[in-house]
Amino acid sequence: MEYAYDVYENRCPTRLVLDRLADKWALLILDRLQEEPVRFNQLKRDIKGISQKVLSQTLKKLERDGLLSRQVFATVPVTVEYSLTELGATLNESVSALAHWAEHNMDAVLAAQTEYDSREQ
Amino acid sequence: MEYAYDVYENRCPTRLVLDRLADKWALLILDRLQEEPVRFNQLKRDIKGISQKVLSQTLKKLERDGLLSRQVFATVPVTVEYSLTELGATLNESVSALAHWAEHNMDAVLAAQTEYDSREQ
DNA sequence: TAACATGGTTTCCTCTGGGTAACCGTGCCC
DNA sequence: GGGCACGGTTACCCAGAGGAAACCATGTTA
Repeated sequence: MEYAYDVYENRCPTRLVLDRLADKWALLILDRLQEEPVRFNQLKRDIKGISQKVLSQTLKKLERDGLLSRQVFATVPVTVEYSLTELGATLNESVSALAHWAEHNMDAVLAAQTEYDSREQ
Repeated sequence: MEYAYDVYENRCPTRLVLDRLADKWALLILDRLQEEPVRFNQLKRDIKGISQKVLSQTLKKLERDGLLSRQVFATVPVTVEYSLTELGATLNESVSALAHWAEHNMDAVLAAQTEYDSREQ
């Protein structure tokens, strides 16, 4: 089957989507939401090192792209829950694999780096 | 099984690897190399819009991490071929899925964006 | 002799991504 | 009244990513 879009093309709109997905913070957010809906400050605590501003921006963009949804509960203080949409869930396996690949292969990567650095001092 | 690394931790070395992988150009390069080894200028032609500098930098980093290897042939002019290592090939499925996801779901994304923008003018 | 191809490196410059930190509104408790 | 928690937004500022373009060596062809 042929698609109308080609991510290898410079001005293809899929490039914009790839740019959004190919982002450390976006991947970690999508990965974290796989298990369950998570609130803003919980995400901020779990994804260590992300700033409030970037978390907020990234969530907004992912929501706009239809990958996750935002639900507000009228508690006090207000509760906001983020969860994957069906569309977002189609990325689950790939996101997990990519996000956690380094955890499983860190030693091989470190060995490769050491070898590379020793080759060309 | 427990791993020594946790990508959710701020200073975990896996964060550096994730940062390398979570990059539009790196994903497109890794995707393109799945079929066959490819030469520098061929990559530059295929991945439309990438600059020579960024292609060169990204290839070097991916080689250093052990994801791809660089082979020089003493032709005239010199031929340089890039190919996936075994380590790099372990990412094949996830890289393809992520890189081409937008091609299969672009219409849903566009619809979500339109709906989002109409909600909060 | 000049142009072309490969596979880069280097310089320059711009622009924006992202960090820090302050601020906001609401409503609870003390 | 003051402080806190939640879920943000906004202003400010700076480093660094990345584009453009020039330069490099080699050797072949025209």
